[in-house]
Amino acid sequence: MWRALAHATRRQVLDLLVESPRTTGQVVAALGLDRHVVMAHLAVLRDAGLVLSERRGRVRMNFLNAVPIQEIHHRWVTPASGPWASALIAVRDGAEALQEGPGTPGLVDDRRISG
Amino acid sequence: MWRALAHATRRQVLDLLVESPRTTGQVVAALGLDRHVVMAHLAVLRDAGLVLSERRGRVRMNFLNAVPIQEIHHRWVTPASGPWASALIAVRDGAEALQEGPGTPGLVDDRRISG
DNA sequence: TCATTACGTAAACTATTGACTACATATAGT
DNA sequence: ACTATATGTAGTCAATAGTTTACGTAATGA
Repeated sequence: MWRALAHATRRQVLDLLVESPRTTGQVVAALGLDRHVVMAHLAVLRDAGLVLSERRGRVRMNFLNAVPIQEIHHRWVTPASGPWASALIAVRDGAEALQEGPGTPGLVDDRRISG
Repeated sequence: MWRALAHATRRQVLDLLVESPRTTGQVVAALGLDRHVVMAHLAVLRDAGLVLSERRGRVRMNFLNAVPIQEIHHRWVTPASGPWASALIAVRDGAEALQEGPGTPGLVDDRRISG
């Protein structure tokens, strides 16, 4: 799934499909890319479980499957407590440097980075 | 950044760093992988802005930077409204099939998939 | 300053991806 | 049955990514 999300074109496809299901041809038209390229990306998305598709007559309708996205939730959001939760909350509160903690350098102090 | 998250080892590194900052050597020891492999992954994470690091004497301390992760949040988690929000809420409510909507097939009806 | 420890750089090699080309199949409508 | 439309499959190729190997640099402490 992460691999599937690693390509900008595939994220674009997801953005199209989250709006409404589309046939492969419609996705091709919307992106203005070669049909085979789009088909390959759709295949990756299907393998990742992010897209469900179904042949209907001579077209194939592609649906978004948001379920796998929940994994992102459960990794970073749901754990109401846990390291990720605090790290993300720290960011939200503009306290990115929190993690360095006491005894950890601020930014410039003495001489930190050798060179 | 997406590319950086696409590799399981790099996600493992992030899981280590979210817990606490570590030196490169500590990450290597924790993962039990070749030092160069870990260094390469750390370089990718640094380029993606997910890890900040700083040389201290003869070690290099690596810190998690959760800021970029917020991008994912703002795209899929936070969006109080918008297509992604409804898709994800549909999932939460166990209504994954919602999207197919009326006029769209259930699962088996007449004959959908030719073969 | 010398040995040890810890990180850095570069080259070589392999595997995986992504894009392109050519050919093939299946359905809708006439 | 025939044609146009829409999708499917296979093969090639360049680019990228990941790993391994070899050599190099810098700091700690005796």
